[in-house]
Amino acid sequence: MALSKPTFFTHLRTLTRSQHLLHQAPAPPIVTLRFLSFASPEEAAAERRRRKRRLRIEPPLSSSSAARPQSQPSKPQSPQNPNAPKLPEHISALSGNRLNLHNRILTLIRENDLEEAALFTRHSIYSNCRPTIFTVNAVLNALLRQSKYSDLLSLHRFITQAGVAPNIITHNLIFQTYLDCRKPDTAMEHYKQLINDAPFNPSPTTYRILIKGLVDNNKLERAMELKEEMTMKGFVPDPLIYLYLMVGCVRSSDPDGVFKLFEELKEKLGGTVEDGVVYGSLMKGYFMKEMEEEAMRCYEETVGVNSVVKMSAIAYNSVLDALCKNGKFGEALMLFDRMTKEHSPPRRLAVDLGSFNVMVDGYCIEGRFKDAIEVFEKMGDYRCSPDTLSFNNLIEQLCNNGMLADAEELYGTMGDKGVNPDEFTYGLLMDSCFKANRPDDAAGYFRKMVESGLRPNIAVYNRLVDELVKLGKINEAKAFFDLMVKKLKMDASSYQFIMKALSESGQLDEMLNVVDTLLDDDGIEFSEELQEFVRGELRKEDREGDLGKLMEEKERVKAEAKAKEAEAAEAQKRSAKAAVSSLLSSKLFGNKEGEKESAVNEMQSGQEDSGKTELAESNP
DNA sequence: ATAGGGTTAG
Repeated sequence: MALSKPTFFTHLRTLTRSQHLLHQAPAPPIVTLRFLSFASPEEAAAERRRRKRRLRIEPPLSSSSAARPQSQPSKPQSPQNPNAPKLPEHISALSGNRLNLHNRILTLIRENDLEEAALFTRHSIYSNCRPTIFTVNAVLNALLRQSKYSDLLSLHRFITQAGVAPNIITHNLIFQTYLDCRKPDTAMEHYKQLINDAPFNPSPTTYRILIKGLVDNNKLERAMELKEEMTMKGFVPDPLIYLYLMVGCVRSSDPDGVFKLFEELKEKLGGTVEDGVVYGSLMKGYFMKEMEEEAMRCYEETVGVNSVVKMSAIAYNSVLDALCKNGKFGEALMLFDRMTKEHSPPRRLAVDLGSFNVMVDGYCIEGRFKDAIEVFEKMGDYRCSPDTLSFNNLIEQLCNNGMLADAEELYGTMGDKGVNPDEFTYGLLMDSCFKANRPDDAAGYFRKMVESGLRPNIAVYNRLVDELVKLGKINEAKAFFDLMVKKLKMDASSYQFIMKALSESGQLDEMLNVVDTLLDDDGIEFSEELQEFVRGELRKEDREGDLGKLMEEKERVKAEAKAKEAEAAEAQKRSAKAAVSSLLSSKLFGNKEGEKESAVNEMQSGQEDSGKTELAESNP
């Protein structure tokens, strides 16, 4: 195994941990031999005979169905089309070596070494132990959970090219990915393909993912259509589907839509909706229509003594939110109290992180910020712990209400609680410090953000530099420009802003220094407009010609570098050629040509490997 | 031993 396809391995990495694991896998010697030149011509011939025999025992689909009488149209396979999508493997394929592989990859995922898990999966495609679609799905899912979208799509492309047939779970993961990336149209194109081409049906989860994703991407109309479509296909939309759509209606201020959906759900369920998740949205619908009495009656029916409605923490939270946001804070407090009393983990979970977030907001709406902090700190008593978002939420409230000191104190406790501040946290504190006339602390928060490996967006950077320049701190602004110019995609206006500041403080040489950086930046074009601006600034000191000089010089340096590069490439080619010719004798470490040769041999003796060569070359 | 169950803050 370790010796197979060495040229491919060099594309990857040198020995990795998974390869090490691979060595422990019992590998039948025959398969190992397949990838090597055979020890003797006899052995090679024997292997060819074995393959032919296998083909005879398991004739390809086309010949077997052609031999069968035509009176069996019930067979859904369409062997006449070689491009017809393959059926995914059955779960029974997950056995023996392939199950071992599966478990090893699951272990890597559990250890959170996703890079290794993905690499191992790709790697195995070329081994004697192909990963099953179940293993691939596990890796795709792990990548999705960590928002590693490009890695996910790249692995998916890879297994598709390698001919690993996807199953419905694979498709669902891809839908989820595109929807999470705010690409609902791409997701829907994939859905269309699934409906048209796949040899299996969507699952109820397919519709949950698509409808939720469409709603979250502001495509409520399309989501509604999909609900109808799933009904036509015989799927039963459940409370979850209706919840997603009702939330969508609330967001787009469509109370009538909420009512209509609720009635429809009620009818489908025979008159009562026992699942509590939908009631918060229903109440919000009433509040939106100024039907306060109706809203509160609904509230009573949901949580009153005679209620048959089952409330989870999340269902409660949505009701709690409806109360807080609509002037019913007293009721909210009572409900929250009841929730905490009902809470007895692990048996009954009536509050969670979200309950506290909602209450924090509720107190803040009432202007009771100290109480907001207090309830936030109570979380621990109920085995809940705040995350970055809930910290940010409270920090934002405090910052916006003149309580910067409390916000900073709260920020200070994040570390102890093992919660990491993110870009939003630092941006908030930076802005608030500027507002409080503490520019140095503001700049300090920005710097801290960059130092902790976070990537501020250009807007935060612009606010920082803007404030610093306003305060006459041009040099500091320039220092941040230098710090960020390589890390951010600076746009023309950000360049122009710092140039203008430098020029206006009489630092034309520093300005030209920025122009120099701009000329090296491939991400931006030095537009005619921008050039005219620079010339204008230079003209103030009769240095208009300096720009031309700088640009000419740049051209010259670039041309020189290009020539050098070409020379280096030529030299590398020569040395590569030399290396290749010295290796040609050894088939073991064949060059590209060598690899192609052996791949061609393989394809002549068996069909199952087709597509491999293309893959090996087109992948990193 | 493959997805998936919901709410609320940017």
